[in-house]
Amino acid sequence: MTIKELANELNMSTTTVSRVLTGQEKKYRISERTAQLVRAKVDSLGFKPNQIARNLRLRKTNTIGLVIPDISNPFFANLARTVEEELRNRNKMVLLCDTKDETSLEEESINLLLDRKVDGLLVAPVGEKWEHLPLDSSTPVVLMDRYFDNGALPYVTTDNYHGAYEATQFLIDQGHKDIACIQGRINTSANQNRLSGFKSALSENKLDANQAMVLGTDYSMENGYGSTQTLLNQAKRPTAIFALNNQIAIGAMKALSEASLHIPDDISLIAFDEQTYFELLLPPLTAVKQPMKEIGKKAVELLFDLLDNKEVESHKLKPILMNRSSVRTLNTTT
Amino acid sequence: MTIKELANELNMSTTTVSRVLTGQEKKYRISERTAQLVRAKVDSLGFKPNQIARNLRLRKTNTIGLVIPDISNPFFANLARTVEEELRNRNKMVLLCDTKDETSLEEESINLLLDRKVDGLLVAPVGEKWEHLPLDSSTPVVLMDRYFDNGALPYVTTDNYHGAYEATQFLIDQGHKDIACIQGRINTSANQNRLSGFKSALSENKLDANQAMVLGTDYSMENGYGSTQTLLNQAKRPTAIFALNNQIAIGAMKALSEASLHIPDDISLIAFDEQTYFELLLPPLTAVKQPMKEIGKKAVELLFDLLDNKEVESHKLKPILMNRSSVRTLNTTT
DNA sequence: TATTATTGCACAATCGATTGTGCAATTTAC
DNA sequence: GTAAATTGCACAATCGATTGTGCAATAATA
Repeated sequence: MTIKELANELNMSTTTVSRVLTGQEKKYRISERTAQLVRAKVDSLGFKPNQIARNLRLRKTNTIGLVIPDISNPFFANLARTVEEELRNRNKMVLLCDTKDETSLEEESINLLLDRKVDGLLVAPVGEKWEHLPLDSSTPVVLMDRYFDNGALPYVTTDNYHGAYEATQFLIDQGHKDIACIQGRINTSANQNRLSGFKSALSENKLDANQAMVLGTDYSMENGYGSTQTLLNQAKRPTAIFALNNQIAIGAMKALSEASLHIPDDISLIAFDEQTYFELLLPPLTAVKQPMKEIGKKAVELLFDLLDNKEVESHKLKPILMNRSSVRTLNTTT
Repeated sequence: MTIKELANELNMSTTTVSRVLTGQEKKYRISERTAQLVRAKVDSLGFKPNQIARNLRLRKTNTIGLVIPDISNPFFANLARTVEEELRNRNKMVLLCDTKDETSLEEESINLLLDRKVDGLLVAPVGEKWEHLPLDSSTPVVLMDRYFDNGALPYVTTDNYHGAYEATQFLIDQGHKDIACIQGRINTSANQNRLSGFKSALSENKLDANQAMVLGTDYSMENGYGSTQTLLNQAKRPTAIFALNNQIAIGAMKALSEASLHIPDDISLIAFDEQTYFELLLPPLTAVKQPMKEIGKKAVELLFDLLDNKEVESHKLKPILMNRSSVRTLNTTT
């Protein structure tokens, strides 16, 4: 059923039908009687205009591309959920791309989305390259979680520096001096900021940040697992481990558990990026909670501002340290 | 840049350009020299055909609608990941809809997706209604996780009956007789099948299935939490709880933990729908593991069979019981 | 050389909507 | 009663691709 067939049934022109359907009957002086006839027919026949045709004509798809490194990571799954909900409320749909944290897949995804003429992009980038992103504002982009320091693209992220700083300061306050850090993907803004928060806290407490044990390569459970094993094999074991995301933390726990080490008695653990079930772990895990919902909401808000040609500012949202039972207080008999 | 402009630059017709671009130069006898000229120009100008226009003309969008009750539930997040990957490999993109387990939102989502002329639908339905799904095979549909018994729509799901049966039998083998079951959304196939597996196992062991404690209303952590509290307030407490999904299990753990009850010493817990971190919980949780990847892969496979007008069969894939430490062996001094 | 077959490409319709403009018919003004 | 204003709607172009068909120019055949 097309608008043309509908118009034929009504003995009217497609113009008239279209104008009623798009609510422009007033503007184009369609009589109320005619409008009612159209609406009645539309209802009785259950007519729905072809969105593809509209998209072509209107040069607008009401579709937003959502690009995410790993939808199975609960942080991004929650982000996706908020974003989907916010966009739905604004009559947009979501084309989802999972990049597996691979720059090449991200590049491919962005290109596919642009070919499909999405109205805008919400990207949690891998973080290594930005040249493939539309910088000319032909298609608005808002970055989430990770960003680029070139100032070209607006972003919404957790204040990773302060989150990591606070977590580290907390460890130090509990008497820890030998703190290892298992990082995620190096060269991503989130990781760098967390790392630099970690190091700043050390330095400001007269601990040598350059000597600090930092290892790890990506945001995976495997990395947390392997890096922890490496740490345990070292001559001098740290008294605490700071895991820079939820999956690393889980991997670390697994390695510690397999080595029959108890948290926090034998070693303390603190995580960036908290999850609901953390409080149910053995032991309940102390973690830095990111404001996931707020990130999603704000990112959508910024994207719509861009679509309205407004100026936007990037945001770093404050995280909260959820203090539970995975950090031991050491006797500071120094 | 449109195909027309490109054709003008080349002093050719759009026809010729289009035929080269779609690889039909042989079929329509475009000379190799011309084809090369076109390809060179396409490369130098970075021309990309407008997908919307193609979609309209070809009556095909290369887009699949993915409808899911809750993307923040790791079960569905993993499913979504597999589906996205499989579809990407087949040159399809994913329009994602999260229905929050609400039939009305599901209905709305399906309609929106159909309006957008998706080539097919992969739906993990809420499970209460199916009238809003395209049953006439105008748009192929494959259901995941939950299904309808009307035989109209193919599905891929875990063999929920047997999974629940095995889990229950395991509890009984460990000496449990008073087993409570916290269910998810009533009237969904997954829930009903799990419940009936539970009851069958009871009956076949001469335990009264009708007397069995069954409570709960949806697949949420809150339900697990609340239902467990209800159970604990009863005169006769069960010796074991069977939680019918991962979130219910987590909620149950939380309630037990708050009541200072130890698993499995004070009460045993077993879950349907295992997650990676379950082995790290206090205690490591015994659970029925669903073959998530296989479900996603098979569902995509079936959808493509349908798109190729092939006959398809529904599948119930076997789950595995992951035996860990949350079930106590009781002294069966009967 | 005349005739037929093949090669190489372009015309114009089509997919299904939206919209600037034009033109009767009706109403209002004088 | 006539001119001007308003009302009500339709024509045809457009968005950017794809494709059945037709028609020269060239090559092959007799």
